Amino acid sequence: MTPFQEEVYRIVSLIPEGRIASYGEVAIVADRPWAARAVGNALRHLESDSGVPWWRVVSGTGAVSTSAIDHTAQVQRMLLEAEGIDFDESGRIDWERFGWDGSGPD
DNA sequence: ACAATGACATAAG
DNA sequence: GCTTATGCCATTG
Repeated sequence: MTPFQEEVYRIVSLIPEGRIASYGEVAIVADRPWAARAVGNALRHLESDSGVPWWRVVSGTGAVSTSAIDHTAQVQRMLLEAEGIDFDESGRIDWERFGWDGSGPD
């Protein structure tokens, strides 16, 4: 397990329910403003039972990209809808409504 | 250490 | 608004 993964897991784990954060946001909080790809790479190693709400992490456009093996974008969308996230006709999320402030769960 | 890859982001057409 | 091209970071061979 790499330190960066632990960092990403920690940040993603503190995303409140019913909210979403972009890879860029997570990267910024991880002290790597332009490491969005690295963030996704870290999450790529994640598993379904990793205890990390990876599904609350989406692209900057609000569209999911998940290409993992154990789960797909379809599953992620289902999970987000279960959290209360609403998708538009374009299959994207209202960043202004569900966008994570970067603050804690509370 | 170098080259290639990957759940991205931003700029240009 | 969508597609193509370039840049960035971390991990792996």
